[in-house]
Amino acid sequence: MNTFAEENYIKALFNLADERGEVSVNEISKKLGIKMPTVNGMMKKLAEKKIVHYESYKPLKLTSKGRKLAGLIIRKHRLMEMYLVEKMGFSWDEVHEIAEQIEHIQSPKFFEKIDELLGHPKIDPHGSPIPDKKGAVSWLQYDKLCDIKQGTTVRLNAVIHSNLELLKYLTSKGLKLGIELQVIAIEEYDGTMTVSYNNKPSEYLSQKVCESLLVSKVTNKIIKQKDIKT
Amino acid sequence: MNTFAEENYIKALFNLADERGEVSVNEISKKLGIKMPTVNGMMKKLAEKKIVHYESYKPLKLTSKGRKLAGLIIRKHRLMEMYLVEKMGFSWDEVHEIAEQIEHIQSPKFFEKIDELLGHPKIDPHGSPIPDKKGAVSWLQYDKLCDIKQGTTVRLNAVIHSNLELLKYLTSKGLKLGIELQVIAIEEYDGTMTVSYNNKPSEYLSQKVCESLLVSKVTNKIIKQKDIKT
DNA sequence: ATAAAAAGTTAGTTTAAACTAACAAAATAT
DNA sequence: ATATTTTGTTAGTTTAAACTAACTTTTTAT
Repeated sequence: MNTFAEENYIKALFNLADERGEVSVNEISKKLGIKMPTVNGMMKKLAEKKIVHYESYKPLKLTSKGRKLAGLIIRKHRLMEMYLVEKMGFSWDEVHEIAEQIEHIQSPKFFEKIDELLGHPKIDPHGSPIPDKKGAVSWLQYDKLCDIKQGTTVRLNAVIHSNLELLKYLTSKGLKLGIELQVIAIEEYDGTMTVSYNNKPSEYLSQKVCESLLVSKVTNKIIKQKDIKT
Repeated sequence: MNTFAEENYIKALFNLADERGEVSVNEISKKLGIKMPTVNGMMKKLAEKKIVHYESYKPLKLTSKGRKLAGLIIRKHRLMEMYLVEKMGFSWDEVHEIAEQIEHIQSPKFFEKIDELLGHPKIDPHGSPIPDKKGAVSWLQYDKLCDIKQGTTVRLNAVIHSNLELLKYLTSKGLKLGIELQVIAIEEYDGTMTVSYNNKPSEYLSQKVCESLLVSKVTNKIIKQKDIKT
């Protein structure tokens, strides 16, 4: 079994991984608020346990064992977030802190029950995929709102990180998952987008916000008469 | 804030307290499976924090601050047990281990929500009182079944400790809280009781079991015709 | 191409919480 | 009343996980 500390490093390794799955000591240090030499020591320990590939001065990478462990921790986190929202009535900006603690609970029974009560959900309240029972994550290929062309209509599917302030801001703007947005204009200078949703004429979203929103293009399925079964 | 380790000592101090509220170093050592010198050191630390009264070679005793802290931890434990049974469908013999971990979660919001969803319960699934929001416990004065006289009818109100094996045994015997038992006979030699419940003619309960069951005498309220409001 | 900055590493220290060995006090039994 | 056993304490060790200071390697900028 791994300690809470170890689990937190494993999760950070997973969450900070780039396309190649690589992370630097420095990034982990900043993310966890732990000094670099401490991180370095822990990486050597996790390398001993065959959880990370470690070579001096090279980027860090989880082994397949490490990725699985990370997936299982994140599964517990996201299932719990979903449970807190769906069954207990918490809002999406309140659940991260609680799930951050409950993800370390050792009780397969408990999380299986949650999964069952929720009907085996595939995504959490922020639109992130819930890893399966083996720790495997099925990545969803969404686009960032900031990469969408003017004139397009998209559906908001997920937020890229569940930062408390971002979630509060989105809520205050009436933005939640599932909503449809039309990109009316994009300011070239700073990337601010003018969008329309909820029948509101126009709202402004800064580039910072647009980079955090994951969307998919809405195919305007025009239902033809002949396709409607009677 | 106190660490997990500290919280476990505080809880043990509370649970092992005799009528005077006193506990020995040895008892804590046995209960927690931690060697006496370690316990001794922790007691000095908790004394520094004004959580226990400590004097060399004297019994240990929680301060009022300590009792309050213990009450608040036990509140979290018992609320969680109740939630697991009432809202998640766990049985009374599965919840202790899970609650043992969740009692350390730091999130007033989370436990307030549980309390609310349960409708502010006063007892947990084993009949133990749930301390109030200030950590105060209202003790219920029940009798041990082993102290009941032959011929008496009692109601099973609580089990004295939520030991896994005991709970499984009781379940297998069809015994649960609220049930009424008639004490048919008491074997003088070993204290075995012959009891009747659930319309079963007679069941035997060992002294060991009878010492763990908390009951109250059933006042046979014979409802007279004149008392029934129409 | 070299100097400066950033990132990574090593060595040694600190704190919490466990341990063992050895000793002291209190309780129990003869 | 004294010897033995049990309980409590002290001193010193270990491990996990943090830290600082100092040094090395790699990256970036001039």
